[in-house]
Amino acid sequence: MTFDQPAPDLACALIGATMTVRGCAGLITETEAYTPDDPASHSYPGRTNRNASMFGPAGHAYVYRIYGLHWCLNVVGAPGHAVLIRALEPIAGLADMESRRGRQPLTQGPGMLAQALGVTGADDGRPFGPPDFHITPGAPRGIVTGPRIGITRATDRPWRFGLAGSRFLSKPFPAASG
DNA sequence: TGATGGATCGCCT
DNA sequence: GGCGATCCATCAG
Repeated sequence: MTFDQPAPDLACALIGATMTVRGCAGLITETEAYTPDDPASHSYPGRTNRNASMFGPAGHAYVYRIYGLHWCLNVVGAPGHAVLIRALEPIAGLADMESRRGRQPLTQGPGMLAQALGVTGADDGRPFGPPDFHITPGAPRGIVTGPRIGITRATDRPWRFGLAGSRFLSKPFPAASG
């Protein structure tokens, strides 16, 4: 998998890939793209201490805290580009995920999946690579697109990507296209 | 030095 | 369908 590419391209490529984190694995079903010239992106104001990982090597993790209580996991692409992992279809380590989450659903939302996988700020900047923290490409899949969720800027950019027909999405897509 | 917003989730009605 | 929880990097002065 080539990580060093613009976020929208990487976000598309990650749909259908398998993510493994310390024994827990899932099929990536939903992503969002964030670029340096995107007002909704953390990299938009330039490099800071908080978003340093977004400007680091491709194929590393960018993990940040949102609303003071949830963690969100991103995959870094080209410098200043990142892809938010929003949902997974659980494949392995279900018992671990359930014990960490304590409720259903397990991985249908960025905060949920970070909790289920045990991802925290301690994983910020960690490189993806086998065996404990890695991503393996999947077969090409049908992809749907739509506007991103929960942002207040640049809401017109159709940079939310989903696995067509998947039941494991944080929210339905407005229309099946793309 | 102090105020504020945010790529969310879970509980309430 | 609506709102409270909870923290720190950023921005203004």
